[in-house]
Amino acid sequence: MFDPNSAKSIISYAKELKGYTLREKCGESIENHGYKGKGNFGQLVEKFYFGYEPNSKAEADFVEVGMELKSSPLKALKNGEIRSKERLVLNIINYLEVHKEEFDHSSFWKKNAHLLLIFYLHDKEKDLLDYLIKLVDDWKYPNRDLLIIKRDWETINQKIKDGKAHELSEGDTFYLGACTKGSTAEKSLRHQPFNEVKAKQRAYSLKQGYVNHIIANIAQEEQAVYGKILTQETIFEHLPSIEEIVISKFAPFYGKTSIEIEKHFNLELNRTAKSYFANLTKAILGIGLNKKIEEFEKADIQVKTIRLKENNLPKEDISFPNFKYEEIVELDWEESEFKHILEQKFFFVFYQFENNILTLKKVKFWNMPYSDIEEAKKVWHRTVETIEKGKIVSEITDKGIRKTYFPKKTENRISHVRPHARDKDDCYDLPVKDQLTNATEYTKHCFWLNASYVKDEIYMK
DNA sequence: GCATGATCATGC
DNA sequence: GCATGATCATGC
Repeated sequence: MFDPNSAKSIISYAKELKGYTLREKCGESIENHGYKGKGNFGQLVEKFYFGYEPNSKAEADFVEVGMELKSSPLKALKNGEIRSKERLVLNIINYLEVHKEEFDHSSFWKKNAHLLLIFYLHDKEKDLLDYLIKLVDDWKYPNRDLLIIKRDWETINQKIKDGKAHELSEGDTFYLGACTKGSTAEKSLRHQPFNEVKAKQRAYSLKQGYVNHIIANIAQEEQAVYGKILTQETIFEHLPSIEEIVISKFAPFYGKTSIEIEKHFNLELNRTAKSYFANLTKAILGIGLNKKIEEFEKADIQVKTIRLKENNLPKEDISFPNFKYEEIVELDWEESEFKHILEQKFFFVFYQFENNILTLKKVKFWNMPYSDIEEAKKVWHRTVETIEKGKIVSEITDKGIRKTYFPKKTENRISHVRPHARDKDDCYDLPVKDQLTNATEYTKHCFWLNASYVKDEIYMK
C-alpha cells in the first residue's frame, strides 16, 4: 500500500496504476461499485484503490502531505497523440467567502497547490472500469505559471468584489478559469456578496490548454515546439501581465505596414502564404516561426488576424469550425462546441487597408461578455431547431441556389450561420431529412461572427 | 455596398 | 482527405 504521511510513497503507489485499468488493479470489490453518472472515475480511484471514502472537504485529499487527487480524461487525436479531453475542474468558488481571502491562504491554494494527477483514456464505447490509465504523476506549478495563476485568481476575485459574479466567464483569465459547475437550472444559482443578482455556481479550473501543457511535461515530451513570450527578464524585473507584455511588443509597430514590419525583422516571408500574418505575429512576439506560442496555447487563446476596410468594417466575417448536424442536435447548449469557443479568450490583430496596403492598427485581448454569449445562444438554439425540424431549405431559386432557414446576419447582432465547404456537395449527414428537398445530407455550415459586431464591439471599443 | 450562398487555396 | 482561413458571385 502506501504511507499517508509520505507524498513520495503515495505518488509511487499511484504510479502503479499506469498501463492498467481499474478493473485490473482493484480486485473484485469494484465490480459492484454502484456509482452512476459522470465524474465517478475519480471517486472509484479514491474508494477502491486508495481505500478512503470520497469527500468534499476543504483540505486536500491526502491531508497529511497537502496533496489533492484528480482524475481526468484524455482523448486520442487522429495522429495518435494524446490531449486532454477537457478542462480540469477544481474546487467550487464560494462567492460569499473568497472575497475575504488572500491568494496564499485561499481555499484554492490550500486544496490545489500540489496535485496528484491520474489521466485515463476516455472511450465512450467502454465501461469506465476498463479505461486505460495512461499517465500518473504529481504536479506543482512552476513559478512563471504561478504568477499568471495568481493574477487570474485576483481577476476572478475582483469581479466578485465588484458585484459581477454573475458575469464571470472562463475567457476572463489565462490559465485558471472560472467554469460553470452543476446543473444550469435555477437551483444551481448562488448568492453573491455585493449584488442581489444570483450567479451561476462556478469552480476554479485549469484551462484545457494548460492541462495539455501538464500532460506534455509528465509525458516528458520535447518542449522545443514551444516558444515563450515571457522570458527570464520579463518575469523577474516586475510583474506585468501577459496583456501588458504583448501589447508593449506590438505598440511600436502601430502604423507600420506589414512589409515594413517584415523588413524590420529581416524576414523574407511568402506574402501570399496563409501563414503570413501568423508569422508576422510570431516575429513581433520574438517567437521562432516554426514554434507555437506557449502562453497562448496554455491559455486556449485564439489568435485572429483581421483586415479592416477603410470604413473600419472587417473585410470578412469570422468563421469557426464546421458543426456536424448529427452531433449538434445531441448536445445541450452548455456542452456545445460553440459555447466553448465563445468562452475562450481571443487575441485580435487588426490591420487596415490604406490604398491597398495593410497597416497594423492595434492589437487587443478580448473575450465575449456574458450577456453577449447569452445573445449568441439564440443563434445556436435556432440552428439546432432548424436541423431538428428538418426545415432547412426554404426555397430554391431558378438558378438552383438554395435559400435556408438558418439564422441570418440580419437576425442577430453577433452571429449567423453560413456554408463553409469546398462546394455545395461537401456535406454532412442530417439527423432528420430536409422536408422540402428530401435531402439526407447538407452542405457543411458553421457559425460566423458578424463583421459588424467585430467592428463595433471589439475594434472600436 | 451589403447579405447570403458558394467556393478556393494551403498545409498537414 | 480534411480543416481552416480566405475569397468570389449573385441579387437586392
